[in-house]
Amino acid sequence: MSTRKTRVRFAPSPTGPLHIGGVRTALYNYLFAKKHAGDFILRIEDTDSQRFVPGAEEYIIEAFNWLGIKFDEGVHLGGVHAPYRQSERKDIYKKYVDQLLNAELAYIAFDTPEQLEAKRAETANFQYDASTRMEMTNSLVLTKEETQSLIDAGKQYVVRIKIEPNQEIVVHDLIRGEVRVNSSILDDKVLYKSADQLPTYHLANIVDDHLMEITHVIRGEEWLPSAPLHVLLYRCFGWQDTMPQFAHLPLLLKPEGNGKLSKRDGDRLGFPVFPLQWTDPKTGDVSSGYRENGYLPEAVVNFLALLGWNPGNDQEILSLEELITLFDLNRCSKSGAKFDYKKGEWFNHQYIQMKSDVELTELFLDLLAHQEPAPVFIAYLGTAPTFDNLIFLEIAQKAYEDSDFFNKIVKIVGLVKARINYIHELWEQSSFFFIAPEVYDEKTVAKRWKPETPAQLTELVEILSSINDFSAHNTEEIIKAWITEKEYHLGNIMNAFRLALVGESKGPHIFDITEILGKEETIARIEKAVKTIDN
RNA sequence: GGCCCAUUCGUCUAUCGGUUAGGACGCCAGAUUUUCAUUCUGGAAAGAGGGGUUCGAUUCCCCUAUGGGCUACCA
Repeated sequence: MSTRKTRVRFAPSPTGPLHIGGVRTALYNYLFAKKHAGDFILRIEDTDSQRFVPGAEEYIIEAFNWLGIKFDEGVHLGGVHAPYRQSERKDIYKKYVDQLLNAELAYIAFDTPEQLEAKRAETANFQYDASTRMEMTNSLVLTKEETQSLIDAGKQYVVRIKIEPNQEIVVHDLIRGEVRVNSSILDDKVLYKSADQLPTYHLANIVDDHLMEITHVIRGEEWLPSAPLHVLLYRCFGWQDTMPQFAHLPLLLKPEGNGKLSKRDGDRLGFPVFPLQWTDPKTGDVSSGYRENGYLPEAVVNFLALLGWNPGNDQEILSLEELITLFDLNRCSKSGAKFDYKKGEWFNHQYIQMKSDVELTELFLDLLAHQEPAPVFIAYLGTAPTFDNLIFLEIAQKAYEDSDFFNKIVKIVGLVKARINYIHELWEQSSFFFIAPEVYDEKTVAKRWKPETPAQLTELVEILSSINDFSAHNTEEIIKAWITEKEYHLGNIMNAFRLALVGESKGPHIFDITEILGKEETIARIEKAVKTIDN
């Protein structure tokens, strides 16, 4: 057993976009697998035909692609244990269901959902188990012939596990230690439904994990209550020797209030709960994603890794490679973690600062090109676009290929990146480079626009006109010398100057701005401000 | 209701019987700065409660409280 190659799996069901909690579970599986030089498998658990959502599987694959989490086998990659989609493994499950039936470890039950519902309504705490199954309609109370004739007549049935009461079941959990339960509290769970000829999660899960030689099952805490059932199932099949080890991860909780982080929370609280943006195929509702919201995948991974695990020291910025070498299930916490998106923001800021200006520029243009109203076109064309999206993309391509334009953006990105948390904020911080201010921040005007300001700025224009080398360094030297000579108030001049160029009291070093703007534009903006601002 | 899991600053967490209970986010203050940020420095801020065990408990055990999860022919 100890010689087996480590193999773990992430097994989402395609019922919608991948939740950020699911991403964390997958990440931990991935880190664990790579740490132990093992395999990481993507299996799709689509045994609930009712809840299947088209596009969900593709979404999941794209999300991991973006995050840089790679699988070794799976629906999209194939592998020796294919197929990896449970709906395509019907025959396999049927065989094992029959095995259980023949061994009398399971039985056929004909009770309809309606009948069960009625039973639950009339009996408090009703449970289909050893104490009640003889009162129900199943192959345990019916004769073999009666059972067969019902099946032959086309009556729908389910196969239930026959749980032996009063047995102690011990689940060895790598994070929580030993969890003991008495089998009497378990119910005879449905393993298989004749209606769609598919197994339920429990059966499919055990069969697949066994067949796919999974060594460790790392999943969310919501599965802890059914872990004893799973242990029992391994026993029923006689697979206890190769039963995977379990590790139940604490849940991700809402940032405020109580409860599990849910799909609803994200956009309500102002942060995404999905890696990628998702449009519901039925309702058309759009849920935001980390990627579209300007997050870097490395930041998301790092942030998520630390929600429920820590390396044992004070290091917080960890690359995927570092996470792999440091990861250890023993260092996972046992209690749920509230989702603190403010910290996620900080991580993103850190990772943005680590990116090169060129890399950021590429991400920036990419993001802007896909945004409405596509600020990149305003930036490139100097005017708001009136075309449709198709033409937008063409122009985006041109913008990329125009090296002068591209290099200008690189320079600007370098100047403003320190003050952003998200990629899209690059535009908010730099739009004034492309669009001259139309209005001037009132507070700054009140504070910095003195009676003598217009005259001083007019004088400034004269000096600027005479400068040939408009580089930041040279311009700064000349302007500062002028201010010193005239004994003007440095703060007032500079802030009024900034107001004229930016429109408000923000932005990079002022002479870096003038260098990029160029002489002509700089002067034009000062003249415009002098004309417009009247205090 | 039943069963299971958990409980250290507001949040994420360190501590594996003896610490001034450490770090990070956020917050506050200060420094740097011609602005906004960044950056740097400092500060406030925690062992749910009650019993044990022990020379000594945040740490081990029990009870209570609180929080969370599960309780489907969903995963």
